[in-house]
Amino acid sequence: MRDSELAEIRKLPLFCSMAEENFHVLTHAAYDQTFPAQVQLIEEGAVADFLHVVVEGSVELFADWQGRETTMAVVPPVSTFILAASIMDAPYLMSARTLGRTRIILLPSVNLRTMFQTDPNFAMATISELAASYRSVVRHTKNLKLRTARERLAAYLLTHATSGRRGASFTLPVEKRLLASFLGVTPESLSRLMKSLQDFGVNVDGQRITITDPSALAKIAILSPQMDGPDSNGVTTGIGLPDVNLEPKESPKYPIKTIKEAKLSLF
Amino acid sequence: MRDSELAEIRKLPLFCSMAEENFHVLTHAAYDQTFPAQVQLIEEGAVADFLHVVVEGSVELFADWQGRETTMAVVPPVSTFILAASIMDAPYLMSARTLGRTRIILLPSVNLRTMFQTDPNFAMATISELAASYRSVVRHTKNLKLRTARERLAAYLLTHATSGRRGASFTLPVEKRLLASFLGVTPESLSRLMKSLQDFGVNVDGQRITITDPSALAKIAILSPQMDGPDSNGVTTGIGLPDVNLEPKESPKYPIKTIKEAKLSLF
DNA sequence: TATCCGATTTGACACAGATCAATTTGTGCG
DNA sequence: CGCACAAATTGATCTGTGTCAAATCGGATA
Repeated sequence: MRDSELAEIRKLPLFCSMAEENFHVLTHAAYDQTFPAQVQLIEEGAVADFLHVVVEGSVELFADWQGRETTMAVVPPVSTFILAASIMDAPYLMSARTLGRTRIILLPSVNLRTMFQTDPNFAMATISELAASYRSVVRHTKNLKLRTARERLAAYLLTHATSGRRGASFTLPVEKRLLASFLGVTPESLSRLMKSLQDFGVNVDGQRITITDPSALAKIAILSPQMDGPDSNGVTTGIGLPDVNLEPKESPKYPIKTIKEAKLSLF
Repeated sequence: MRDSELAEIRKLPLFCSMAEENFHVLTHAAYDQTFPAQVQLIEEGAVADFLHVVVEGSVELFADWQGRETTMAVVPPVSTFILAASIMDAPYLMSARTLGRTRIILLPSVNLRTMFQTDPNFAMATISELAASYRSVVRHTKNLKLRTARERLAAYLLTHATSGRRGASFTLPVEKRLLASFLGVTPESLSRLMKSLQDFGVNVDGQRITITDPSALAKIAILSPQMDGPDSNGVTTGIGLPDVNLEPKESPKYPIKTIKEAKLSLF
């Protein structure tokens, strides 16, 4: 394993506060593997022998039942996934597959569990991570139960458009079919919903989304800190999709109201 | 606070492994309050100053947005709720109200957080509790995304009918409107769904449910350990409803196939 | 550059569940 | 014992979203 990667992992909230020596113990027993695209890393139901860390590429967490399948999250680098299963030495609740060429560090679960006893800081970091993950899923569940599909899409676009500091144009971090599945709709529906939001200040050009009128969108997707986050602390490991790529166009095609203005009225 | 209650709380997975002295520290600063029915204990968005423990009665956790409301869980005695928010000193993501006369113990969050540093066993118990809670919500989310309303109801009935040791008759642990909301449907829909399951070996008489043909029901709601649990460990604090009251009738009105037989083919 | 294959879009249609309104049932309380 | 009110049911109707099928679009490869 390269030092540069170790350094990246070390910076994660889960590991940054633990003793250097303990970090070495943990990573010494680790495996480093690179996979091509569309490789299934984890089969739901299998026992969680490893905590996974994505260092390059990204991983889709999904679940299936009776031939149906749904995307639960997309994990970007550098972050961990399936922490809860590793800790409990329990079967995975979700399957995982690579999206594109992906590099994964595997930390044996058994080392993890002994480390709680050894390093109080690590235990504390784990608690924070799990609490944040839990809250993230609760938010997602509220989203699914309280909002219609269109409202979920509007909320998604609005939160991500405003997650960066300025600029109303960004590219979706994942394919639309994944976004659709994450939001709990079919790709066909997502396509139609996108179109229906054009009347509310959303311009779609392939993967590129431009929010021309955030305040119009905010009327559909009234954001709430309890549903749309973020949590004060910066843990990102919960259920969700990677942050969008904020790339304000040099010369915007469409009239753009300031995001700042819209942001003020969001919550 | 009465000793008998303290003893009950002490038995909870979260507290049973910590040092006696530390448990005293934690509970010494605690408040003990009794509320009538339908009192809102927690307003979503408020800061989580206390960890709550239900010792008598029960509490509904719910969320609302734009005039819509949904039941997230019903917490039976004796168990804790909103652990994650307390730990993170973050705003509650869910509101809470009493169902019937309810007695609550309030443990100051700040004591909780210092206790992690002091008592490694308590830190470890917290980790387990959070991991289990996380997995519980993930299951619920899968349930919502992968199953239709009818399948969710069938799965619910089947899981709870078989959670006890034998007997296919039980009373619902909560009002039907709460069950409906938890399952993500309107009360009207739940009523119709119940009726539609009569053709599949479900008999409804008010709060009393009798499963006359588990195998027929199992064809609709194919259970999966990754969605319907339970987790190997016995933590129950996650998102869900209280266990049903299993009360086999003395002389069953309806022909009942053995549950044992059905159980074998469930997973 | 031409080709191929999956992602996306579009259209027609079906259906699960919601909504609204009206009873009926059940239940706690005076 | 019976009133009062909420829970539950039933019916009629509406609508959001899924399904199926058929184009397009777009990006990777030869």
